[in-house]
Amino acid sequence: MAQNDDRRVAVLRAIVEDYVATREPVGSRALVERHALGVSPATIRNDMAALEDGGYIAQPHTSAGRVPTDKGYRLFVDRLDDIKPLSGPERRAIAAFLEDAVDLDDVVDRSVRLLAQLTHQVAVVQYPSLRRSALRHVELVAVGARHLLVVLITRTGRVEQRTVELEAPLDELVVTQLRARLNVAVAGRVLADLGTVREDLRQAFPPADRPLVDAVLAVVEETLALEGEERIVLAGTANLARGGSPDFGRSLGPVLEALEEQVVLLRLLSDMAEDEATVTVRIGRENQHEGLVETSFVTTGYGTGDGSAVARIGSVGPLRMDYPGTMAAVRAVARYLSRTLAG
Amino acid sequence: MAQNDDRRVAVLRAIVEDYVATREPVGSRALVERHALGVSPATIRNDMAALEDGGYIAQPHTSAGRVPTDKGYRLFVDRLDDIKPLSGPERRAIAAFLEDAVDLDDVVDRSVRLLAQLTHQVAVVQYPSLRRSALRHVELVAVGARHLLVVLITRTGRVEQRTVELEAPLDELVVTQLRARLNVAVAGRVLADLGTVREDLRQAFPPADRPLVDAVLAVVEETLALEGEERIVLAGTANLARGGSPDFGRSLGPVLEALEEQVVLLRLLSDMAEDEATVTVRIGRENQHEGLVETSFVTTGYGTGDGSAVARIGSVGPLRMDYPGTMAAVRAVARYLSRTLAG
DNA sequence: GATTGGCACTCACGTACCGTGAGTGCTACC
DNA sequence: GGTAGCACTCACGGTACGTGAGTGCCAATC
Repeated sequence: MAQNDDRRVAVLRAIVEDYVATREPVGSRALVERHALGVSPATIRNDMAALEDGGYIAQPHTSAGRVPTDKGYRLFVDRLDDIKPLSGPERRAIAAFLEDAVDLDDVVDRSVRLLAQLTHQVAVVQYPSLRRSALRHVELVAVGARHLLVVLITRTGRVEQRTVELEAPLDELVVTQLRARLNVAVAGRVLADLGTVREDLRQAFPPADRPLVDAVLAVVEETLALEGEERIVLAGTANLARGGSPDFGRSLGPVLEALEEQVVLLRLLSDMAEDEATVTVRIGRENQHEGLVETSFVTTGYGTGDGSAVARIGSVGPLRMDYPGTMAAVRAVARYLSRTLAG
Repeated sequence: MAQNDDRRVAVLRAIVEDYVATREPVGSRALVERHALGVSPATIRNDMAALEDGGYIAQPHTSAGRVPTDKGYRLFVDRLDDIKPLSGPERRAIAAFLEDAVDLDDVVDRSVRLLAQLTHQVAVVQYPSLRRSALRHVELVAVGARHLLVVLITRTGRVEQRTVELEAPLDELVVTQLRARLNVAVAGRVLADLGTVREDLRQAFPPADRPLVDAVLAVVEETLALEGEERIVLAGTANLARGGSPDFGRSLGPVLEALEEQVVLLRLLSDMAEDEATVTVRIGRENQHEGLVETSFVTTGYGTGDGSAVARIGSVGPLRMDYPGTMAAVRAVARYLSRTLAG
């Protein structure tokens, strides 16, 4: 029975591979011809019947071959023992392409295009989360007498700015002091740590200046915490409709809609593993979203190399995607992205 | 004959309207039934034959009704005498929605979503061009001993940052001086004006410090001038595939590809009028791009209210789009966007 | 000269109707 | 458990045909 099971998994794998390659339901005969399974079509048919009973494959109609189900793809992915690395030239191309980036926007933009091109699917890159990034610098700029521009710059190179309206006119000296103290206190810290320095910072100023200090601190924390400040960029949506591919017949609309809703993507991304190394795969209904039941989502985290992810990167494609290849590409781009940000 | 021509234009208009509404070739009988043209189908048929000779309409096949050609849509658009304004509630909704934005990214994001929703098409918004925006502030931040972070902030709220690597170690005092002088010299100016202040600024520093001054000025000018720094955001691509609409049969791929190529969009946008008020329409082949021959592009400029556009905003849809409605929506969003940025 | 009613003609579209063949499930046999 | 044989199913592609919307043209009319 165990040997039997092994072969059945092999049959499932063969079915997935052929279906991914040909986009056509695969029959028992074609299977033995294209794979060295060592048994006859009739035997394969029995295995297929068993796989169908188990819900791993299905027939589009009675007299057709079999097609993997969500559950079948799931087993296929779970049984992949290792992700084969990309080839040397590919890796070098990735590294070279990312190295030329001039700033964070450019890094993210290049990464997402690169991943879209490598996978021939839709690529998704989440900007380094503000709340999880360490601050590099806080800049205060007086704009007129009663407005203060607060600019946050993170270690990952993200820049965010906000204007504070003040009740009292600005004293340039206090601003200078506050800027200096704030940077000493805040540099290298992430949002979660800010609470601990807050009181110290307040106490360092005379009571008269505290409203300003409070206002600035409030805006900093608010900006870092703001859910809406999570940003996501996409590339390769054209790949969904590529070459007249009928992967998504008329159902392309819902997919695009889902992808455009950053909220949806964010929820999906945040559902996945938090660490930097694991490549997570969500197949069909596992995405918990109506528009994405005919897609799979392959993601992994990236960061600055210290193990905890600062954001995520991923690829969305049809259920019948090249899982091993996509997983390898996603992992590779994430690694080089991490490296670029850390460097 | 002149009267004849008038009616023919009326017939063309009726054909465009019906075809836009029904997506089906329109015949002579349906035309007289749905529009008060005051003549019989046979007369209409004569007019249609004339319009077809003129290249304004065409028949998909012999026994079908007529469909407008690019040239037909062009005449239709050219004969629109005025753009009807949006309704009061619509305008208030736009204003209210844009007012809540917290920063430039948010303003742009809201504008593009809004326009996509109003037109049920793809919306395109170009970020305020760096080179055409006046600078509000330049910030210099020492990062380690030999790196200087240069942050540019424009009047329109755009923030751009770049790191300069220096040959000599930084002198904090020189940085402070440079920051102060730079801001005095540069505030309120656009790229084109920078050349005029450059020498003055250099001369104000002792020769020893000039390499630093030069490096900073170079990076500022380079950043402002960089073609690649033009940014464009899209929304509503899902609308292209909406409701199983067969507007773009299998040709949706090329359209998405074209829209993803920022270079293509930039060229298109820059081809159009420079002023802030005019609404420009590009129909089909007028877009000069293979992927967009089945689309029309309606754009206008926006700015900070002084008449010269700082960037453009537009909507892309099928040839059979609601031109008057789209033009009104584009113009309205552009106006409120300008107002928001100026305020 | 423009407009109209009449009329023959065209042709996409939908429906119905096979023939074909890939693929299956089942059963008997090794 | 694996295999060979066989009857059965059914999507798919091709052909044939009736239907009707729409046209172009012509002669009659205003």
